[in-house]
Amino acid sequence: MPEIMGALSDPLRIGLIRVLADGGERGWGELRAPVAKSTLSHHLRVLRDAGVIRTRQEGTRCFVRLRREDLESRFPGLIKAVLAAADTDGVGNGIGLVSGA
Amino acid sequence: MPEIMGALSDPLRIGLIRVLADGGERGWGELRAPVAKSTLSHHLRVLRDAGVIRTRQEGTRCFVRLRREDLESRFPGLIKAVLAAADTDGVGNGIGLVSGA
DNA sequence: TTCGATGTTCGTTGAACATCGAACAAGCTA
DNA sequence: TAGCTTGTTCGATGTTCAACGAACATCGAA
Repeated sequence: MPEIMGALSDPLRIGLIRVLADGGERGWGELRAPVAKSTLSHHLRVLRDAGVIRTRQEGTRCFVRLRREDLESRFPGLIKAVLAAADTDGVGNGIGLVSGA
Repeated sequence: MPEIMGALSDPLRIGLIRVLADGGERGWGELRAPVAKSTLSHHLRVLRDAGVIRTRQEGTRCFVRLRREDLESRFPGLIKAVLAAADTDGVGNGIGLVSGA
């Protein structure tokens, strides 16, 4: 459980979670963050290892999804509170999708 | 805000927060953690800098209190979720008070 | 099979952090 | 004043972590 908190203690990862907050599946290449791809891969691994996201392979592509229900059952209310706080503070605003917003 | 999450990502600090969860004021010397006093002092400073606790000096003694209302207004629902999850997982069970659990 | 695209892994680097013991500062107490 | 208690600060040590570029693995397309 400190692992989860650690995963949520980085602005970039918070930004990724915000992008995935709607529960939809996103393509790896769709994600936009101001870091090298190896760094992005690292952060996605941290989130995956902490059980925050799930990745799915399809050919050479990779799709990412927030494990919202699993998180809700293991840490009730946590994700909601974190997302709300992140919205308020604008944490991870630099992270988004290719098409913008 | 990532600062808060970082502060909550250490089992010892989670344990301290659990001890202070009732909102009551506790003496420094009342706190029991399996670390050197310099280490404990360090963790309390991290919590203080993150705005999680407030410390009050009285002569040579120091009293600690959880800033629950402030946290609630800035990060609604967060502390509650964290405390619940910590209780469930038994995070920070090694931290307590002199007189015991 | 050769090429290009997509992510992952590797090796490194610099910063942050947890931990300890020792030294220190401040305030009671004898 | 001298000494004890309480907590902070300092310096050192080892670990973790974010970040990068380069190399690698894998798959689809030409």
